Amino acid sequence: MNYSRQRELILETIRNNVVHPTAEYIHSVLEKTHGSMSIATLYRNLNQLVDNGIIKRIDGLETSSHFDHNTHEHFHFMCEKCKKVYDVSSDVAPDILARAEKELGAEIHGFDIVFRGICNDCK
Amino acid sequence: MNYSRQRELILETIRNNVVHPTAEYIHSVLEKTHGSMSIATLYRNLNQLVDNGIIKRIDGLETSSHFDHNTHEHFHFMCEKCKKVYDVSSDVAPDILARAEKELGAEIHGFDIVFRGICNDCK
DNA sequence: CTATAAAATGATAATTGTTATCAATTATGA
DNA sequence: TCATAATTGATAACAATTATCATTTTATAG
Repeated sequence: MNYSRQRELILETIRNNVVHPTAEYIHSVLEKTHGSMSIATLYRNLNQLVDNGIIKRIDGLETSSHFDHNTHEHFHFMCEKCKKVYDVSSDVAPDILARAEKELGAEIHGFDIVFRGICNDCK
Repeated sequence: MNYSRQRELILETIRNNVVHPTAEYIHSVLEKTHGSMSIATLYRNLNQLVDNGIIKRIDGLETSSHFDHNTHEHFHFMCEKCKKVYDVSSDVAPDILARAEKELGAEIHGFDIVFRGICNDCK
């Protein structure tokens, strides 16, 4: 990666924000402080920063929503190769809801855990 | 909710699929077995089924990706009211990666936990 | 049974978040 | 300083999803 002023600004904006900003939010912050940046440049640099492990993208199952008829507590694993989604029993993280509520002091309504990797079949 | 044949078909498709289908996938399955259904009807019914707790939507932080400069293991909480994203320490789920790998027999490259609810400030 | 009101449908336009294209500009290092 | 690779901005394209609205279905009170 060569140096670029724009990338520096983007990284700085992410580092200076306690919240975990969206591309949209970063764009609006930069607009106010340093004038407008091309939206393409922004997305391009975010992807590069993620690819180089400098920042992390937080998200679940890629672009589109997946649906599950099993509404009981359990988690998911998506194979990066075949894109299949497997169930993971809630035993892998016992008491997780209570622990998180205690730490945050928040009222938790729900949560999802999504693991990503290579499934048994694809290995 | 009144009865509707279309909704019945959608629910049946989700229940008969081991994978956790996307809207796109459900649409293509129904196309083959029962002829085409309007894409609007499909999305409308999926939302209704989720709202009534009959199925669950699996996803992370809503529509757009959020970015995080902290690349160490930790989780997230999003307040449904103010939309702020808070960090949650990885202590709430110790050994979760090893446990999940053991259960699945898979090679896990990463995972996200996203809690949703009302934060301390908004309560 | 009807009549009627509420709910649901399908076609399609619109929206949103993101990526691709491509010509012009900038960074790097021999 | 010149050549090459990387980066930019403007804009078109795309994919997933939602909104609009006229038509059709469903539920139900009389």
